[in-house]
Amino acid sequence: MQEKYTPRDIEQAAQAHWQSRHSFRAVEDATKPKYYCLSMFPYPSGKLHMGHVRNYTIGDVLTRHYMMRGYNVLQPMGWDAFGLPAENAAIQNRVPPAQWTYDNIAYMKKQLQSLGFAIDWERELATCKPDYYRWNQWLFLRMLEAGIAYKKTQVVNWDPVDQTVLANEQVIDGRGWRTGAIVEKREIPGYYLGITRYADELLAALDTLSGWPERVKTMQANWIGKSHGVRFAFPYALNGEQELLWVYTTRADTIMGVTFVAVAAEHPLAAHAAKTNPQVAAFIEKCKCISVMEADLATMEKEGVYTGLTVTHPLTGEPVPVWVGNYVLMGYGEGAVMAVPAHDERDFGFAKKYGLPIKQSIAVAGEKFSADQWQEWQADKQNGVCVNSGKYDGLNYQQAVDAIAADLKAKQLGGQQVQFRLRDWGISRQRYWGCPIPLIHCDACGTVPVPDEHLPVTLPEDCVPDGSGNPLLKRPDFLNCACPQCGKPARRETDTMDTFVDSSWYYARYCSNDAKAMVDARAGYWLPVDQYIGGIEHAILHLLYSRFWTKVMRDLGLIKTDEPFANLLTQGMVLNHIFSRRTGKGGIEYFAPDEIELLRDEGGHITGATAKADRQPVDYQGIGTMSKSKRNGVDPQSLIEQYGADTARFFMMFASPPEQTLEWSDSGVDGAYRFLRRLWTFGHGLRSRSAGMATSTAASPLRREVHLLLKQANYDLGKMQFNTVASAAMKMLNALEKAAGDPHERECFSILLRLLAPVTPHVCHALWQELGYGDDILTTSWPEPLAEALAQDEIELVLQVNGKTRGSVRVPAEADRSAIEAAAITTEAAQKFMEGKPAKKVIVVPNRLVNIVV
RNA sequence: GCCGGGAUGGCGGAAUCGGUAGACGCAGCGGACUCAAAAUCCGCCGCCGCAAGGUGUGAGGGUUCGAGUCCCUCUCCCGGCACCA
Repeated sequence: MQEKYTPRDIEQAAQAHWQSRHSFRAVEDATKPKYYCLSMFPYPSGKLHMGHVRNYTIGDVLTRHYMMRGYNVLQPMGWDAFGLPAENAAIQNRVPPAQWTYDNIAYMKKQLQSLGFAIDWERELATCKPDYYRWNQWLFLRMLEAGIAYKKTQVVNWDPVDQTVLANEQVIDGRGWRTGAIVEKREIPGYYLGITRYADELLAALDTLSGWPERVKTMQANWIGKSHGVRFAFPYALNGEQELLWVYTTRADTIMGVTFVAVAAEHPLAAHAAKTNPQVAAFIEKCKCISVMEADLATMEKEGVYTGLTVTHPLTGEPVPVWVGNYVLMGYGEGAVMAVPAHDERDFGFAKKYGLPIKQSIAVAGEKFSADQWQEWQADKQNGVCVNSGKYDGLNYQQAVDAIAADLKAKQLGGQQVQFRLRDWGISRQRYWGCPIPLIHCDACGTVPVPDEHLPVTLPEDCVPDGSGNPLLKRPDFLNCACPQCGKPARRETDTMDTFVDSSWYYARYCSNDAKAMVDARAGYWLPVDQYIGGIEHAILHLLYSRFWTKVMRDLGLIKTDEPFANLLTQGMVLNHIFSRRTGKGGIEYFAPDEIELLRDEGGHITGATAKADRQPVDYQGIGTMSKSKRNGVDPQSLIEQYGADTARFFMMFASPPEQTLEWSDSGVDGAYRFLRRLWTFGHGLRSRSAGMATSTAASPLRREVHLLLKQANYDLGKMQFNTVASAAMKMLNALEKAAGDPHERECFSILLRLLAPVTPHVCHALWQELGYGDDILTTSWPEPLAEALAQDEIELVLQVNGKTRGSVRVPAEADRSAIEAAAITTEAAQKFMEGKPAKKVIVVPNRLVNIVV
C-alpha cells in the first residue's frame, strides 16, 4: 500500500475494477426492490461544466447508496443531442453538426467516466440517432391519428437569431430562452400538440406529486393557469345579420356594471372597424409595433380608441360601445372583455382617461363608493353583494354568478366555462439539426403521413449549414420522394421537431432499447423514475412536456404510469466570484478568479482585489452563476487532473445542501483534498497497526461516538442532506485520529468507509481492499448503528435554572424523575443560581435537560 | 401586484419534536517542527468584559419553565408569474 494518497492511480484502479465486474449493469429482477435514479441528460456542448458535475454527483451518491442498501438500481446516461449550438458550430468551423456532436459526446463521455459515476453505459442513447428519433416520428403519427397533433397557421414567436419558431414556454421576458434575443411575432403554419387537452389532468395530478418541490408545482400550476368564469356574448347587427361578440369574465357578478366592451387590436371586430375608421386603423398599427418590442407591458399606458360600433347588453338590452384597448390580449380568452370600471382597476383607469361612465354594481358593507378614486374593496368578491342589478340585488358572488350564467344560458348567449392559460405546444422548427417531421406534401393528395414501414425518415448527417436557411431545402436526395398514396413525385416536410420532444420521453427509452417497439415490458419494471435530478430552469418547459408525453403514451397503451417522475430534486446553481474592470472605451472587462489576488485586512476580511498581471485594482461584483461571459467558470477537467474525482465530488457534496446554490471556493476544494489525504494516511497507519489485532466487544467512547454519528448520517441521507453526511464522515475521522489504538478502530473505520463510499467511491474502494475488509465495498451491506454500541451507563443532562443554561448534571441512565431532580438541585451550579430560593417547579426532558424554576 | 422560498459569526453552512445556537469546513490569530518557507501537527476563534458575567439567530411584539424553531406586525433579499379579464 502506498503511503501517499495518489488519486490518479487509486481512481484508475477502482474504475478498472468496476468495468471488469460490470458493476453498474442493471438487469430487471422482480425479486429485488428497484430504484430508478435519473439525472437530466446533458446537451453535448463540448465539455462538462460544474453544473453537470454537481448534478451527476448527486445522482451518483443516491445510486451507490441504494446499491449498498440492496436495491436493484438503474442509473443510465444519454445525450440530448439535437439542437442549435451544433448548427452554429457548423457555420463557424465548416464541420457537419453530426460530426461535431459525436466528437463532443466521445469527449464528455470520457469525462463522465473519469468522475467514476456508476452509470450503466450499455443503455446509453443519443437523441440524434435514427434508432431513437424514429420513435418521435412514430408517436407523432399516432398523435396525428388521434387528433392530438394538428396543423394550423397562427401568430407565433419568432427568434430572429436562431431563425426559428419558439413555443410560449420558450419565451422568457419577451426573449428567446436560448439566445436572449427579443422575440418577434410572425404568422407561420406549423404543427401543434394538444397539450391543452390534458390541462385539467396536468393540473390536478400535481397534487399527487408529493415528492416534488412545492415551488415547481406552483410554477406549473401558474403556467397552466386554470380559472373559472363565464363565457357569454354581446349580440350586434352586421350587414343585417345578427352576430355575437364573445367575452370571458371571472366576475360575471358585476355584469350589470358593464359600461363598455374592449377588444384586442388583433380582434376581427377591430379590423372590421378599421376599414371605415382611419383612427382605429392607425391605433391598430401602433399596437403592432409595440407588441413586437419586448416592452414593459405592465408599466405601459392604457390606451384605446372608440370603434364607432355598439353591441347589445345580453341581459339589459342596452347599447354598449365597443373600444379597442391595448391592454386586451388576443391570446387569452376571447380577445375581448366586458369592461366594468366600477369594479376592475384596469377598466377604471381606462374609463377615467376617456370619460366613460362608471356604474356601481356591487357594494361592501361599511364602504362608500366613489367614482373619483379607486379603492381596494371595489374588486372584493368575498364580501361584495350585488346592487343596482335588478333581480340580482343582494346576491353574493357565487349566487350571482350562478344566476347570471343560468339566465345567459336560457338566452343561448353563454354559460359557465373553465379557462386555461396554457396553449397548445407548437413543435415545428425551421432548423436542420433535429428530428424530421414524418410528412410528405403531394400536389394531388395533400399532406400525407409517412407510412410506419418507411420510418425512420433519416436526417442526412453530412449537411454543413451556412447560416442561410434550412440546408435540407438544398438536398434533393432528402427533399424529393414518391407520394406514399399516389406514387407521384412529392416533397418531404423540411421542418424538424422542437428538441424538447426528444427529451420528453428518453427516460422510458433507457428501460427498453428495443428495435421493434418504442418501449417494451421492461419499462413496466423500471417506471416511474424514482428520483429525478436536474436544474430548476426546467421547472416548466421540460418537466411539463414530459408529464404530457407520459400521459399520451399511457393513453396509447404504451406504458402504465400516469407520471414520469415520482420524486424530483432541483439542484442549485454553482456560483463563483465575479471580478471586472471598466475599460477606457466604457466597456467592461472580466477577470477569471485565478487571475486575481485578494487583499485582506489583519482580521482576514476581504478589502479589495487586484489583477495578478498588472497589480492594479479590479472591482468585485459579488457572486453569480458561472458563465463564459463573466469569465468566472471553473473547468472540471483541471480540477480532476489536479485533485482527482473524489475531491471534486466531496467538495460538491460538502459545500452546501443539494437544493441550494453552491459557492465555489478554491480553499474549500483544498480542504476536501486535505480530508481525503488524512483519510488515506489514517488507513495506511491502521493497516500496519491492526495486523493481528483482536476484536473487542468492550464499550468504548470511540465506538459510541461513531455509531451516534452514523445514526445521524443515516437520518440525513433520508433527507438527501449530503453536506451533513460529509460532515459526519469528517467528525468520524477526527474521532478516530484522537482515539488511535482503541480496540474498535477497525470496526469504526469500516463504518466510515462505507458511509463515505457513495461520495468518494474510489478512495473508499481502495482502502476497503487494502485493509482487507473485503474485495468490493460496493457489494457490502450498508452500516446500521448498533444499540449495544449506543448504550451507556451514565448520561449527561443540560442543567438550566429559570430557562438559562447553567451547566450540566450526570445521572445514571436508569435514574427516574425524582432522582434526576434531586441530583440537579444539589449541583453546585444549581445552588449558586437558585440563590437559596425553593424550587417552584422542575421540568425534566428525558435524555436532554433539567430546568429548575424558582 | 400575485405566488413560492429565504434572512443564523469574517465566509459556506449545522441545530430531527420548541430543549446547551454557531456542529463540520474555510478564512484568521498564536504556537511546535524548519536555516527559512511550504506541508504537517497542537491551541484559540459570535459580540461586550481582565474576570464573574452579560448579550446574541433581519426588526418589533406575543405564547411558553424554555423560541433560530410556534403566533401576530413589519423590513429587506432571492426565484417564478404578471394588463389572464
